[in-house]
Amino acid sequence: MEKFSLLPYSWFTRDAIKVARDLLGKKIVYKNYSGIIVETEAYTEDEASHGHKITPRSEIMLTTYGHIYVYFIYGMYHCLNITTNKDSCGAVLIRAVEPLSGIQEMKKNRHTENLHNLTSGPGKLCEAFEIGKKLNGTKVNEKIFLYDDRRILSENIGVSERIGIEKAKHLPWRFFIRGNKFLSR
DNA sequence: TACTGGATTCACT
DNA sequence: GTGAATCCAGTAA
Repeated sequence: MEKFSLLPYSWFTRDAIKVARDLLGKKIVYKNYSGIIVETEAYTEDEASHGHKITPRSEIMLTTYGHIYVYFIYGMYHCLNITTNKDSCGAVLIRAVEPLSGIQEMKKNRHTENLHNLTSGPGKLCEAFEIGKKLNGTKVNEKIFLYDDRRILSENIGVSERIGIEKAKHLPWRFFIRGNKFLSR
């Protein structure tokens, strides 16, 4: 029987692009909600990133790694990021997860019964998981937990060869699990 | 203090 | 495919 192990804090010292890719298939837990990460995006200090210009909001990208960075956007949605890069600026946006537990509660939060519409987008998963700005600045595995859960990866998603990589329109790198039904868009 | 636009989602055509 | 919803952070004055 394989054990669940938390991703150590030091796991996030690496570059955002590596962390974003490696986060695919990992398990995210908050309160009674959990899911498998199926889509991420890596931001560093390029033009498309908040890290391009360091401000009080984005400073966390430069000064920390392994911390939760939540910001509010378009007047209605939150986006969940995890800071990376020990000696530079970086963060990974969690864009979509496959729900594992707390699904009934997620349906209430999202006002839908459609399983595929619960967490298939950055704003959606924050609404489903009740993730808001109060989590901003907390450390990984303090309130939001990340597990290297190979058991679930093999049972629910498939082998790592199914991981797809795509260069987005602009600079950030997007990573997703090819063929997964819970991707955004 | 005022203005601008966004790492999105949803409804509608 | 297009546009509305909606508010906060960032910028300029």
